[in-house]
Amino acid sequence: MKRITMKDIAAELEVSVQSVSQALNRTGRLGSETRRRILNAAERLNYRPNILARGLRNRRSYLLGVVFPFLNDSFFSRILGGIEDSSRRFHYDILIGNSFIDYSRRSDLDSLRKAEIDVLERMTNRGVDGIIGTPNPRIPGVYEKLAADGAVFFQLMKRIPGLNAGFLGVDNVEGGRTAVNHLISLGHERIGFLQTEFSDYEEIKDRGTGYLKALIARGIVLDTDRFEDPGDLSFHGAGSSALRLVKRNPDMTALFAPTDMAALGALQALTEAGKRIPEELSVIGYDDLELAAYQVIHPLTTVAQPKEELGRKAFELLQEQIETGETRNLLMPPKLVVRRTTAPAG
Amino acid sequence: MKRITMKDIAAELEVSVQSVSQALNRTGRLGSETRRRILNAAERLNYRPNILARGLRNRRSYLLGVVFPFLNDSFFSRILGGIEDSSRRFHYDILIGNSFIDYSRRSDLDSLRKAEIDVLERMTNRGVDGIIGTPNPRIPGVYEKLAADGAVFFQLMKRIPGLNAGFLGVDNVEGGRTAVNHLISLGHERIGFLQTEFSDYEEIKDRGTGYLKALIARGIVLDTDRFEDPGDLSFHGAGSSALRLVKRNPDMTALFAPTDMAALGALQALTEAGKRIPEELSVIGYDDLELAAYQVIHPLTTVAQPKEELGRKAFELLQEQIETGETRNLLMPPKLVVRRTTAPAG
DNA sequence: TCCCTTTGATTTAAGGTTATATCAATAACA
DNA sequence: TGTTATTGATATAACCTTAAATCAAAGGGA
Repeated sequence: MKRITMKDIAAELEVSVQSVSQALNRTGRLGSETRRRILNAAERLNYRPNILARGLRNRRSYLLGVVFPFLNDSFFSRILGGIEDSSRRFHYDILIGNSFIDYSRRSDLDSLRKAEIDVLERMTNRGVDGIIGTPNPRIPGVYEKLAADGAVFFQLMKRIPGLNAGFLGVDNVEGGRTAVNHLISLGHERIGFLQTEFSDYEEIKDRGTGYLKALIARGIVLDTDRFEDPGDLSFHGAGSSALRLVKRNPDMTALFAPTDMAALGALQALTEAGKRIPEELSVIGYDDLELAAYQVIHPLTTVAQPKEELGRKAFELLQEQIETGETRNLLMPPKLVVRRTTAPAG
Repeated sequence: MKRITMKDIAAELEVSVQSVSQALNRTGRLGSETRRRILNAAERLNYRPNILARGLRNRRSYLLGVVFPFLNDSFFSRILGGIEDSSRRFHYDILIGNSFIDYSRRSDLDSLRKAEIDVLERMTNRGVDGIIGTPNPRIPGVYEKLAADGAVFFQLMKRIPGLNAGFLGVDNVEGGRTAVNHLISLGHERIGFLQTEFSDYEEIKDRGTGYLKALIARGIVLDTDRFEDPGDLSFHGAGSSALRLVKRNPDMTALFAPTDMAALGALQALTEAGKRIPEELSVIGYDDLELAAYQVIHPLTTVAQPKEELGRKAFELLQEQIETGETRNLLMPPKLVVRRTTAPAG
């Protein structure tokens, strides 16, 4: 029950293999009668092209690599869904891999670098035309040599400074601004912010910048040092941070958590401590995970990142980069999603 | 900056390409000195094997296809993470695709069938050694011909009756029993169940069977028809169902929702209606999604499916099937996760 | 010395596809 | 009628790797 190849069709009809190829690809010049016979036979014998062989010959695989820090993460899996959605239309297939970026910064860089290089190598060895990935900025010098391996690289969400590769992300400064503007428009002025303790966590830093800018733009004078608490932003870490913050600032009426997970942690700790949300304290998150939408009691107001859209767009830009060699940088706008954890200031 | 091939190494050292192959693969018999020189040169020139070519020649691609109904789903993405985890160790790469199973049964079967066949064909055209997938039982005759295309198929979570392919799932009857036993052990007797309205939704039916069996085993006599409500099990659908159920059975003290999403919907509708959870009513879900764990007020008691574990095991079984041709069927046990939505019966 | 075995390497062929060159036959032109 | 295009098809070679066959030289035994 072996697979039918062009050779089989050629033998069946007593024509050359080349004629079969021409008929199937509509290249060259072949008599319409011959073409018809070949196409018929291909159909009848259930011929399927061998994409391996085609890729080998054409030096073009129509294969894409997608490398994310985690695969089992609802955020990245939504993006992946978007990439798959577009790539399918253009007959690209997707090879996946994960690079284990460790946000907690606990694991050693050498093994992370090795893992990351390994994924990329496996992909280039398969002849991918391009790779979409979220690189780890703490490990430079990994993606630079991808070009030498014949693959085009496109950075999604995170970027390596100076790397000659397109980039698509979300405007985090704008997102921070959006979140805080929403709070301000509800009458809040004393707004806390859950800062990251890690200096290289660019996204969070940017959201913090947006927070500051929004306050300044509305002429709100705040001792922001006092209203920012640097913590680890995990569910539990954020809970402790939030508690510290309200204790330190009893007059605080709103809190901006730069990730939904942090917002949920804060929510948990705060309600446990007796705070009524949103009556006594408004909370806004960032990401718009399912977790935010499907909170039973506290559907979370948050800033959404257009996940599927990011995936689709990333594919487009990568494809453009493959075809033309031109790299583009793009930021998509975040979007406010108002649910039930924010309310007018009392 | 073209990629280095064996030919380049051979030319560099003035040996035959075959010798290079032998040195790299440790096959044949090659002088240790020659081997050393070749290995050195390969290292120095940064040689990387072309897996396309190797696959073409060996008729073994070390490529796996993974086909899920959705990619952007936290449940399946966790399983995918598990598959990736094992497959990496054995030097398999993963091609992904989604088959768009529509649980709401609204879309027409013909286009679903076409989509499903299309994914599988793209994968077999790439020469995958095997495919792990969650087939759509409503579309028979799709996976049967995979074997003819040279790929081994392994069914995960859902199975097509009579298909000669291995299967790995979770014991849903046991899971239903586990959930209900937990409630019974807390003293509950009048326990409701959110039944599915779709007759072919096997998993849910099985969980319902477990529910029944657990009741019977403990000698609890219940007019189960009255305590089951067939609905659509979406967040909102489940909410309505739950409301109907408590209205119909005012003495009901516990509710088993066969998915976390349904449990959350029920929770939402019930608390909105003024029910205190778990004091007045215990609720237990199924799946152990992140959504269950990270509920701020109501971390959900639920029955966990070992997602990463399922992925890892599925890979193992598929690999076994590829190597030996033997198919195996396995059910993994579910696990109770007690959180805060269940409490002793008042 | 002659034959046989072992060792170390090379040659051939194949996997499936396609770009390029080539060839034969027919049609077009003067 | 002889020359040149045009049309329809085939032959060749290449993409990169590897299994199997082959070959040459050296070593071993009589």
